[in-house]
Amino acid sequence: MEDLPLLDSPPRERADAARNRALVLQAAWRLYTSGGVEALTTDAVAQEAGVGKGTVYRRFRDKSGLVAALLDDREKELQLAMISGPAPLGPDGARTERRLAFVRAYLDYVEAHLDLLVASETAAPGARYRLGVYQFWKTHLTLLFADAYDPEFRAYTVLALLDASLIRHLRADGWSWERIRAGVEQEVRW
Amino acid sequence: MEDLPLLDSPPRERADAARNRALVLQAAWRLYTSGGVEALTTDAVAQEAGVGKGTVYRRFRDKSGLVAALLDDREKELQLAMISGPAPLGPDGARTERRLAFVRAYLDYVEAHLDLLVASETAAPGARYRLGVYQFWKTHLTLLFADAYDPEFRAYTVLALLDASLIRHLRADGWSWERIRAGVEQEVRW
DNA sequence: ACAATATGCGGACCCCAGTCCGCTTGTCTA
DNA sequence: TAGACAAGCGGACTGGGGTCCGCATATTGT
Repeated sequence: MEDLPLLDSPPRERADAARNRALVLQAAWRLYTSGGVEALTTDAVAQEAGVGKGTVYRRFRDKSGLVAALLDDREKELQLAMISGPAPLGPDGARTERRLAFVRAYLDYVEAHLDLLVASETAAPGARYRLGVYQFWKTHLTLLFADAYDPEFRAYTVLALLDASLIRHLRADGWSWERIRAGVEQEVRW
Repeated sequence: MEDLPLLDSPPRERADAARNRALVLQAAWRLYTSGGVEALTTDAVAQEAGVGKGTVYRRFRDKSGLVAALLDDREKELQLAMISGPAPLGPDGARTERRLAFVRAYLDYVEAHLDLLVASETAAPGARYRLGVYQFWKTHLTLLFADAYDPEFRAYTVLALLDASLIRHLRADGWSWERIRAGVEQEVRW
């Protein structure tokens, strides 16, 4: 008989590994705040952190993973608010209200971190869909569209509108945040 | 007084330039049919065409331009059908019908050329929106949504759903073309 | 025919993401 | 405390997109 743990938690990270993860994140953040996304090359991050490039990749898999990690804290707040926060975002609200609250909150988040989001979504082709957080939003939107014809497809529709590249394009094209917001809300209403 | 032509047509392409454009396109097509998108590196294309790499870039601006040029003929057919073809796609149809006909036709097109479309849309960040053809579809969809609250935004919504990367992700996730089709049609109905 | 000039050409070069692999070091067990 | 071994480490290396610039040639006016 095999010896399968029912839930095998991933083996704890070694101490040096954890230290390096922190070093890399701090270095990346420093580079980003001083030079913008332009400055966020993997070589530069590794050098600034004083570690080898391989270490960066071992800890964060690829560049989108690294950038996503930079955004993680902020994103966690939003996720938490949705799972267990107060209405209208949290689980006590009505579905339509929760959908509206979600897109508003998410657009605020996009507004605050547009360039990092673009970087994390376009680092590799299809990177966006691989991000764990994408699954999270998809699942929750699917639930909030439970009444629709194909709830999962509706979830994808909304996420497609919240794509950072698209929004950056609209912004560059002169669209106001208000107009974008109104459009997305429309999609989610009813 | 300046000597301004009212509409300055772009100066005609030099003979050698035109020849090279054709050589490059043929070479690219050959590589693609024999080795798939994998084989479409700009170095390989240049070598196969017997021209320098600079020439490829001069003629097609960047890789997404080159790939878009490969798709151009097929895309032109669709465009033509929309501008001057018979109903339901052509200008004589009712708007809702035309929208439905458009998304059906476009999805057929995507189905036939998914990998090339992904390549052309993801070659550079934001490449998709820069493609001339994107403007074309956006303009026409905007007209077909003339009754909506923000027609242009609706156009963007539909195009976001027709994004090749998204569709490839759905396909890889096990979605049938039927299901995708139904979802997009729903978005366009009414 | 012949300059004069703009357009085009080639390919060496740069940058950056991501891989590979021989060496090091933390951790676990006895 | 020591030995065994997985995990981690660094940085040279690869592959591909895109740029640059000195040289070549098609085109146009005389």
